[in-house]
Amino acid sequence: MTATPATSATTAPAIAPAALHDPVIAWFDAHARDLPWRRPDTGAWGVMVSEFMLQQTPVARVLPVYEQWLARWPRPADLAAEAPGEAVRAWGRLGYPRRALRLHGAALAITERFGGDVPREHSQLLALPGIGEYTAAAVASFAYGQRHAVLDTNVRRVFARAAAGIQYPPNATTAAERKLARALLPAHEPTAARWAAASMELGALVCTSKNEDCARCPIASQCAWRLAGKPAHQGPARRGQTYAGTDRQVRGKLLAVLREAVAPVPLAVLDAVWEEPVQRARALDGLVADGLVEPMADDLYRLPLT
DNA sequence: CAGGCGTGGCC
DNA sequence: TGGCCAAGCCT
Repeated sequence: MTATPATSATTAPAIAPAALHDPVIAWFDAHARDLPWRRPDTGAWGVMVSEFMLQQTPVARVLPVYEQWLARWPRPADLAAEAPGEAVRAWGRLGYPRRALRLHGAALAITERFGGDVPREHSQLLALPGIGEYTAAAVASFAYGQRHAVLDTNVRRVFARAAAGIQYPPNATTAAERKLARALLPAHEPTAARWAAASMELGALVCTSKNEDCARCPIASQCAWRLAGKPAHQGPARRGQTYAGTDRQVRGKLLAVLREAVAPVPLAVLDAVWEEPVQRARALDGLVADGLVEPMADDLYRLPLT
């Protein structure tokens, strides 16, 4: 099954799963990064915090914030006892600050509904704010050693190439990808958990989006995409991200001021971050609507106390 | 379900 | 230089 079209992902895997597991896991044993959330003394809370921070954010930027976060809030109940605005402030410049709010909300729910312990069930994790299909599987697998298909952008890219023979996965996760991921999952629970971490790391370090390093890939000899001559991406253009001049940029500037402030900020100070008044007002309203900013009397604003 | 949502480093 | 990219989630 070389030079396979994208639809081939719906069929049985081209490769015997077992022929993939051993080399990828062996490669992981030799080359896995020593990341703090992978250390044996890391509890489920640490894993969960790392997963929130790593959503759309590179490891290098997460590391220092992660360490400070866990030192300050070593258990979910510690974070739950804080004002949500403190989570937003401690989030710093990681980006997508709604994640901080959702992590705080998740800590609150864990404290109230699960006695302060991160739940083990995928369905219970999925019900927490900020946790979707990927993060629920990741926490269940990495923190609790369970057998779940962990489909992040790295794994999806590895599977697209190795099994489907295409350069990039579809824009949105498809049923075919889930089916393939389940078919490739080792039956043995601890092996499945190891495989999840290993296949993700392979995508992060070797089978990267650009400049993939097939010479260091443990399954290069089996990779459908490489065997097909690495054909260029055919399908619809991949979703890009605009930023300059968008509301997002304005929101970022407004929130940066509020994060640094130790006292409520006058509207006049916020007005200074962006020239255009209509967009500026829309951005501020959006932050308030999202619960990231709390309006007070006398045109004063602050990070949310509740 | 396509689009909104931050930030900074890299080639 | 600037578009692309980085362990997604939510509506």
